[in-house]
Parts: sequence; structure tokens; C-alpha cells
Amino acid sequence: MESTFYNYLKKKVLVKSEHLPLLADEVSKRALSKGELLLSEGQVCKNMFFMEKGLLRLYSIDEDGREHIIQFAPENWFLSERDSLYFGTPSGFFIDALEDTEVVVFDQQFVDRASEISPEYRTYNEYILQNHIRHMQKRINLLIGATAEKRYLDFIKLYPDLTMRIPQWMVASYLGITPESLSRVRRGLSQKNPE
Amino acid sequence: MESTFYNYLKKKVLVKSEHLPLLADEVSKRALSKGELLLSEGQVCKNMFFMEKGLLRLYSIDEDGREHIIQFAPENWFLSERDSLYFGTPSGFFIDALEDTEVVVFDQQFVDRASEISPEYRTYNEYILQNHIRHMQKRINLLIGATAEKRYLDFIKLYPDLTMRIPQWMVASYLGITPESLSRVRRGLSQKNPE
DNA sequence: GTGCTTTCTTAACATACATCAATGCACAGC
DNA sequence: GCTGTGCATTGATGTATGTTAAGAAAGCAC
Repeated sequence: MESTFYNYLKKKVLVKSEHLPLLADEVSKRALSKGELLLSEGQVCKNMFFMEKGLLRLYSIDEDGREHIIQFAPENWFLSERDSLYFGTPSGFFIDALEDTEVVVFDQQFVDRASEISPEYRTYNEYILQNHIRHMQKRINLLIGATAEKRYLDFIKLYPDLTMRIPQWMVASYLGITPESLSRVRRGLSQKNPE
Repeated sequence: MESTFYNYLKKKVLVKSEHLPLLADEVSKRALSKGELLLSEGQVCKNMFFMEKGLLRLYSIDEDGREHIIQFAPENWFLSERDSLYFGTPSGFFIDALEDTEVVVFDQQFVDRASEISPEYRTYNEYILQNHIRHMQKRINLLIGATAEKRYLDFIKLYPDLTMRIPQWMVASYLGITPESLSRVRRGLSQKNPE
């Protein structure tokens, strides 16, 4: 299977050549149209996804029907609802496609087996977990300590490409504010920084 | 070394008896007085801590000198500034003791070696990472989607013991609001729920 | 193209939460 | 005992953000 995933395992995860077929050939693929649901609240998440193409989002819907975006996943990212995947509990979150998307689909068993076969994979998997924690900790720190403006500036600095690909109201949802507030924040910034 | 840590490794982590001396005897201990700093901003965090006794907090201080509490760690918890520990970058956070505290001190090398020696330790270590992610994801979801009142109710339900041990202004800091606001939230609740 | 939907913006108004300042209380040190 | 210090509460007021509603611009279906 020559694919983005294959190349990713080889070049980024640094999986040894002899192990590659054992990993890359054991997974399946799935294509999603824009708007398609990949995981729904209440379901137990059985899979992890590697993004070959497109854009996914992980989000919740509260009692008032409002969406709150936990995470975006563009190309070359891994995405899952880890809580549900690892602990086997029903997910409190949704995953859907913001663009036409192609993902590689695998499960926790694959991760465990791959870690047995390839030490490089194991190392990389732990790196992903640590990196995930790092990002979440930073985000929590901003959410409890920074204004909406600072959080927005941090977001566009960290994800300049995403900022262009997703509608603003989703950025607002990610930041924990309303679209109207984000619009005002942006106006404030453009008045400070005329260009 | 007969200790809380030893017992924890045996009973919770399920480390096999023959591996226990290889792990528990290889670590050092440290005692801290209430208020003592264990990690300061700018330092590279070299250690992970297992709480034998007492209470630690992980927090940041922003440009205005305000503290924002990322995490509390009571007995039997593991605590570290993982970002700094794993990636070797200077920490943006502080750790200090809220009570007289005794911790077991070890480093990333210990974790890696212990994972080699004991599969049970490796499994438990991953469990801790996954659990950490689970809690942070839930917290982010509340921070972007729930009112201060809901976040407070969730906190006291999740950490009833902590609520009694720490001053209220620290709970407020953890929730991302001011002490005054938390006081008002509590008044509102007591008027709704007279008991 | 025409119509329909979504997105973004703006304004007026409402609310949650922050700020500033004062008070009372509990507790530690002397 | 007194005194200082830290903490919690309260009130008056300020500000950031939410709500509701409207309209303009951009995208999509047909």
C-alpha cells in the first residue's frame, strides 16, 4: 500500500522497512463526504483515524444544542475520541467531516500490536500522547487565564492554515466564544493594526 | 523500601514481585514544607513525582502576576510538568506545596527503564497518560461550553476531598474565575438549595 | 442566470463575570 | 490577651462577552 500513511510511517514514525508491510497493509481506508458523521454521541468509539486528506472535527453538543469544538484534524494528524476508545465508554462527542476526507482506520489493538512489532512505532505513539497533553495543557492555561483576543491571536499563529479553511464561527466555537464576539475581536484587532 | 510508593506499585500498578526491588529501590524521596517550590518557571523539569503525602499544585503566573492553577495533586497521584519533562523545554509553570508534602522523585529514564523491565508498569503508565487526556478533554469542554456554576458543581463532585483542603480562591483559580465570583456562585447555589 | 442557505458583520440591549473597596472572621505569632 | 495576616463575603460599578435581530456578502443548488 503506497499511500500517505505508508510514507508517514516510514518518514515520520521511522518504522523500519521490514516492519512496514506488517503495519501499513493491515489497515483499512474510508472516504467521507463533507458533513458526514464518523462518530456520534453515545457510540463507543472503536477506531483511531489517520488523516490522509481533508479535515475532521471533534465536538460536543450541550443541552441547549450548542456545538463546542474540542479539536480539528487536518492532513497527517491522528484523531480519535481517546476517552471512549481507550476506556470503552460511550462517547460524549461527535466527529464529522468539514471537507471531503480520506482517513486510514485502525483500532487500539492495531496500536498495541504495532507497538510490539516496531519499537519506533511505540516511541512515536507515546510522542503523540505527550504532544496531545502538551497542547491541551496550553489550551487550558489560555482558557482560564487569557482574554478571547489573546486566545484568538494564539490560534491564528498556531494554525494559520486552519484559520483559512474553516468558517469563523467554528474558530469561535473552538475558542469558547460566540461568532459575534469573535467578529468584534477581529474588528478591534484590525483597528489597532491597520494594514 | 516499604512505602506508599512500594504498595502502590504492587497493588495498583500490579508490578510483579520480582520486579519490585528493581523499581521501588531505585527512586529517591523528598520532603517539602508547605509553600516550598518544587519547580519554577524557566527551569527544565527533570522529574516526575509520586505523592506519598500532602498536596501539590501546578500553576502558571501571567503578565499581570495572576496565578492560574492547572492541576492539583493529592496522595497517590503522579505529577509532573510533562511538557518540560518530555520535550526538555523550559517550563512555563510552577509547582509548589500546599501542605507539608512527601514525594517520590524519579525521572523519564526511570519510566522508560521501568517500562522495559515490567510490562505491567508500561501498561499503567499508558493508562495514566490516557486518563490525563480524558480529564483535560473534559475540562476543556466545560471551559468552552459551561458556566462558572456548572464548572464549580462538576469540581466539587469530582474532588469533594480537595474542595475541603484548599482555599476557595484556589478553586476559583482552577475554574478560571475570580474568588469574588466563586463566592457569588456559591451564594446563588445555597439560595437555590437551602439545607 | 435565480433563488436559497450560510456566513459574517453590525447595532442595541442583556448578562455574566471582573474590579475595586470595605468589612468581618478565623487563626497564628507574640 | 492583642495584633497582623490571609481568606471569604458583600456592594457598587465596570467591562467583556452573550443575545437578539437585521442586513450584506458569499457560496451552492437548480
